[in-house]
Amino acid sequence: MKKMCETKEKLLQVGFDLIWDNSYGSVSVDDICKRAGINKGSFYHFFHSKADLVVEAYEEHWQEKRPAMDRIFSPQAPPLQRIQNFCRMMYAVQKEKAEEYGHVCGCPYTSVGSELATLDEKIRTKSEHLMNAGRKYVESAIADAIREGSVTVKDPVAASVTLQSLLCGMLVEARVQNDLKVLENLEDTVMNLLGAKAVAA
Amino acid sequence: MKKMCETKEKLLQVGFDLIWDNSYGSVSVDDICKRAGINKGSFYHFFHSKADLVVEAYEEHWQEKRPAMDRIFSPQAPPLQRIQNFCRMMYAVQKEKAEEYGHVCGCPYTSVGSELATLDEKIRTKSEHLMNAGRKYVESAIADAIREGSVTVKDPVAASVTLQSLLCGMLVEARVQNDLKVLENLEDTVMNLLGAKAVAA
DNA sequence: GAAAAAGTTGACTGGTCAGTTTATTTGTGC
DNA sequence: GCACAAATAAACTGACCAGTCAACTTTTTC
Repeated sequence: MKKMCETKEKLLQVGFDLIWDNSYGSVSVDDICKRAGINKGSFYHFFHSKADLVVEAYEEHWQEKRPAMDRIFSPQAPPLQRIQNFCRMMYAVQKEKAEEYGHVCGCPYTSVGSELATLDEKIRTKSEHLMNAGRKYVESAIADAIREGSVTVKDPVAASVTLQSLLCGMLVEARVQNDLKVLENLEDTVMNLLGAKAVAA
Repeated sequence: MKKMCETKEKLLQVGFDLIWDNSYGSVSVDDICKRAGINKGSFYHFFHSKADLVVEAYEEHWQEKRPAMDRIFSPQAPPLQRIQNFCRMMYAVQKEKAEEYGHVCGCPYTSVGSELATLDEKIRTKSEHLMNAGRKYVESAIADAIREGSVTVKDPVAASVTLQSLLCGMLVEARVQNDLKVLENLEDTVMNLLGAKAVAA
């Protein structure tokens, strides 16, 4: 017998990846179980439903990502550099996934969030919260940038909301066009939006 | 017997609306036929597949929208006013749909494009083209705005691409948050992005 | 007005879907 | 080493899926 919860972990990870690469509707519970090498009975031992797996998988994915976010957005670094590094990380993640799966995958929360926004309230809410959780980092970096005067933008909340929408939109466009080029001048676009005065390379 | 092609029109319209409100994966051919009051055999008389219906429905939807776009983006109007009216139209459409369906629906091309980008190349390509077709209007208005000096932005192509991503992202966010408030200061956000100097109300 | 074309019908297929069930195996606490 | 709960297995259910088919009706064409 496998170590306890190893099965659950596997299901969460396989489910997340499969749905990110494809879509919620096109990935069946059987697909997930098959790829994970686990029986369907076990799936329903750990999760009440397919939707529940997704909610848990998203929470898990975010928790795993948080340390990297904390590092990038550490107040130790100059605020614009935090944002710059965040952009670079985003691009690197997309590039890696695109090479792994053969498509540009975009933002996992956004894709499934948009697909199920009108169909599953639990998933909609989860997407909404996770998207907002990411925005907080950006908001704080912008606030610091405003205080040090390295940015012409005035309101950190408004600016982070707009930035969030822009990033989200660029990721969707990259997925639909299946082209990483869309994301190539992510940094410049973002710095432009903020009215950034100068960034160290 | 109904007038020729009335059946096809109905299927296109019902299919478009149902999928816009829900998702491609969650709407079955049976659902579409049932709602349209048409037999499944007729569906497959007019369309090779469910995916083909979507491609045709999108093209049709776009063709129907073009006259309104041509009017809004008529070179008759000052360039920034064109963009302003475009923003207002977008908001009005979202509001109307939200009241009709009880959810914020977002951009139909984007939602399905993102859902099927990695699964159906015909739909992916169609979404990509329609999204770009809309961008052309904005690009031309920005170019005019630059020439008359009412905007600080320099490159009309780059600016319209960014604007497109921003709008697309805001629509996705509005859908995921199921809240029209996200779109309430659409105009200001857009004008800010362009560095607009002044707009007549 | 007949023949051909276009449109319509509803039953049908074979496969897949999310989720269930029952029995068995394994780890844990004592 | 035993009792009990957690985990696993695999067959199963009934609904639903996209798509097919052959018979039928209406419209168009000549």
